[in-house]
Amino acid sequence: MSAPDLSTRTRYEPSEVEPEIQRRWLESGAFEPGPPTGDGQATYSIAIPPPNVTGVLHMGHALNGSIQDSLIRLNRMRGKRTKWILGTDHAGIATQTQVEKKLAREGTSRHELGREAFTVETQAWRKEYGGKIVEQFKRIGASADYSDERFTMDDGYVRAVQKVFIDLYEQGLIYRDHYMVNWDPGSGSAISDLEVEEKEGVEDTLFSIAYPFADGDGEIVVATVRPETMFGDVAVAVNPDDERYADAIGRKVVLPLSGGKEIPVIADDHVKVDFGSGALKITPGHDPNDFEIGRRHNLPAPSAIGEDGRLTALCGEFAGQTAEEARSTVTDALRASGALRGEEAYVHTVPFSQRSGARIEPLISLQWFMNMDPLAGPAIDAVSDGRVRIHPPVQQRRYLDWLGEIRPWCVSRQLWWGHQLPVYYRGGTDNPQKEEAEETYVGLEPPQGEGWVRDEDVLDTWFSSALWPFATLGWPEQSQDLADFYPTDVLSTARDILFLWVARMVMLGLRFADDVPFRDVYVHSVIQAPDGRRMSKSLGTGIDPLDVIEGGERPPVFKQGGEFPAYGADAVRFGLLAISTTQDVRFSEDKVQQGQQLANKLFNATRFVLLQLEELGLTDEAATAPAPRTDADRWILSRLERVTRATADALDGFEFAKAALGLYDFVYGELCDWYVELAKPRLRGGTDEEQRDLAATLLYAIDRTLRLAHPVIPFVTEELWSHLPGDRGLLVTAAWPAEDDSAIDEAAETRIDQLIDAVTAVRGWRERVGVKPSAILPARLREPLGEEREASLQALARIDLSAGEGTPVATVTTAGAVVDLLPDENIDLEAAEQRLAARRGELESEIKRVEGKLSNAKFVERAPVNVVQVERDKLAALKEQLAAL
RNA sequence: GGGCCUAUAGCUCAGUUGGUUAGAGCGCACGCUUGACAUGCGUGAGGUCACAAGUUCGAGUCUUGUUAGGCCCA
Repeated sequence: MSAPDLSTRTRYEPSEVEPEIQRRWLESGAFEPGPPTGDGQATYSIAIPPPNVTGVLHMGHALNGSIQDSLIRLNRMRGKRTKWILGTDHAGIATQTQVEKKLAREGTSRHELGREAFTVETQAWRKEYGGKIVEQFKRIGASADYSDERFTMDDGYVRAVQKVFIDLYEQGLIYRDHYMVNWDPGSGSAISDLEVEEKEGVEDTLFSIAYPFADGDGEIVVATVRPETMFGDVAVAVNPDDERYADAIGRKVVLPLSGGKEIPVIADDHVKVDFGSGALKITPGHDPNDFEIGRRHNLPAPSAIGEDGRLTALCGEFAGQTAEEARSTVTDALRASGALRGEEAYVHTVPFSQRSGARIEPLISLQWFMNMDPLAGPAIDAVSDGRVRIHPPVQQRRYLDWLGEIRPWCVSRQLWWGHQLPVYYRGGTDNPQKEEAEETYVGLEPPQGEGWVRDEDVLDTWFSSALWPFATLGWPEQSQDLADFYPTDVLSTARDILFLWVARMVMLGLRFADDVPFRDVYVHSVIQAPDGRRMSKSLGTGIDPLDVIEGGERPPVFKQGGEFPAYGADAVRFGLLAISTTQDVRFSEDKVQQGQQLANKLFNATRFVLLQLEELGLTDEAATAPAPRTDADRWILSRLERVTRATADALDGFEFAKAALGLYDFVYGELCDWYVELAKPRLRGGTDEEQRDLAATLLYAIDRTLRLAHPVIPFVTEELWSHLPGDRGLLVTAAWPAEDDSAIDEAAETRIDQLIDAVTAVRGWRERVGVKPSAILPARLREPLGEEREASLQALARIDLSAGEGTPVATVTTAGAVVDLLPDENIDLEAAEQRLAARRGELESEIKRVEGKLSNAKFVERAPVNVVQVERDKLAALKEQLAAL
């Protein structure tokens, strides 16, 4: 066992501890829900957003893993039967692209291998690399159920996907149609609207082309950035209010280079009068807007460019050229014929594929679609009536807005890696993939009879992901897991997949699993690079969480170079949760460092308490029950009770930064700076019994603090827990403290707060007046504070209250105490006098301000009584303090 | 083009329904071999809460406008 010896070590080294702790957790089975206890034990479940099987852990995963794990650990400690469903997504395009790259390096291609061999190759690739991200989740301490890992192409999962497809087809919600799709030439597949990214500021050339009237009288000039699509033109459109073209409407123009093809001039509101010449060529086969206009005017939608990216037979001599080649050959030909009237630089917005990065080619294509309208209503209701709560509220509005204007979803993809459609065709065409067949069969098993051909396409990966919360639990079987863990409690995810994934899970969960897939959706922040840019490998702004945990090289986005210290998983978890507040947050190494320091602080505080126990001979059987004897004891117990509630409330309310920073503030600002310091003098004096009781209370405070901090920083707390006396088992399955109203002691809180104020004020005075820190100053209290607080004040403010007589040289006043400092050689009288004058000034100006407020008749008249009373009390206190000086 | 978000200390950010002298971490300054911890301790400096107008007894907080930055949708 590599556990560090607490008596000699003074620093906490996460790298020495974390792997061993991880091993203990996994061996203990603590992450597994175990069988049902049958006594009505509550359950708690989260389905992880399945990471891409080709992926490696990035900051978003690390943040989301930390968020989910803190919730899972809290609820496990609450005694719930807890399951964090873990697994990966087959990631159709991404995985296929990776494997194709590998094949290309080997000098072959998927087409050379054929579909079957390619699938075998991809499965092998997945086996080799697919487990990586799961191991990385273990490294950050994610307490998921690793014994029951899922994959979106497991046998059972495939059945679930096919059943949903077939049922939706039979219900008429899934259908095949010719429609304009976003063709991604990079992946050779259609993609959905949501996978398209509009890029602003793309530089193109705007060409002006003259289309002569068929009757030979004049011409119309149209502007286009895509002259190569002109063979697919079916009309020229002008705005009906545009007087310049009033005469042209209804006439015909001749399409240049087309051998005299004539097309009509039509009027449509969509055309902008002030864009270009005000006349627009209409190409329904290659532009979404033109497609809509074409539909309105019952125009055909011929394809000038095919799915192979080359010009079709429609284009005469240009047929067979790629779109890019054709752009220059066509413009050359237009120039030669005199039809080209102008070229100008043009900056506009252009769609690109998020998958391959290629420029989208809008094409008319025969694809499978899902009609979302009947599914959207129930999904809107579920959120509107609160069955699903989306946090923060702004994300709820985005969800509702999007569902309110939903469009059909193109679900077929021209890939080989994924869920192949359970669709079969027969008759009527040689190429059922591209043309309607006579017969279509949709079903789990291939149809009987000869001549059936299966559709080659696969489903959009998000189609299978939408079933994640119930397909992972065994659906369509009515499994025990499904009964126990569906609906899941929380879904935590990034906002960019709110539509892509969350909305679709709600729709399909309601339709197929008879309930919402989760009660709460938490949409976490996006982590940006420290300079505010997005984290991206290509920009050099990406930060690998494992580098921060284990001490890798700092990427160039950090001003400071060199390597990260090995901060450890706890520090990274803390740092990520601590910044997880507003919408976009910058990665902060400072906050990670704060987490590291918190771990070290806990290590040393525990070490201190254990060393005290050892000195007192309480190593084997120290009481875990607290034995409060003093206000300080009752104060820390009261504070622990409040912090316990605050931490649980913050985590339950998805306020992770509040939870993390609240723990830090408590451990530093209360437990260590004050309680331990107040305890020290008592450990050196007092009776054996008093010392034992104090040690028990200290131990209790540590015990409880470790429990509270465990969901956020599990490794260091588990490690320290193992050093506490007695047989406590693992902290991961220890109980979260039950609420105890009797621990709240407001009187003790007030008395200790006053003591802290007095100590701080005396220290401040000493520093300002330049008294040596080591000097113990003679002093006197105007009013006694009681034995306990007087002893503490003497020790922590380094004063001696027994010194007796003399005229004070200075007075330190706070709300709860007035301390007269007596003459001493260590006090510089002049400095003391200056400080006194400065303090008088401060009090006087504050009194003036409050008096001004109170002399305002309207304030006294209209403000609530209690607010006025607060001001009056304040004024009285200030006057008292001034008088004491 | 439509919608949303953000602007608070040198930096990164908190600041619940309007009500103490606007906070924290880091950084900075000064000091401390304090019997757990220098990954520590103590003390301090530092803010016209982007700008302008308005509502109110009272505005960082509410309203409107302006400026700057960002995001989403078309």
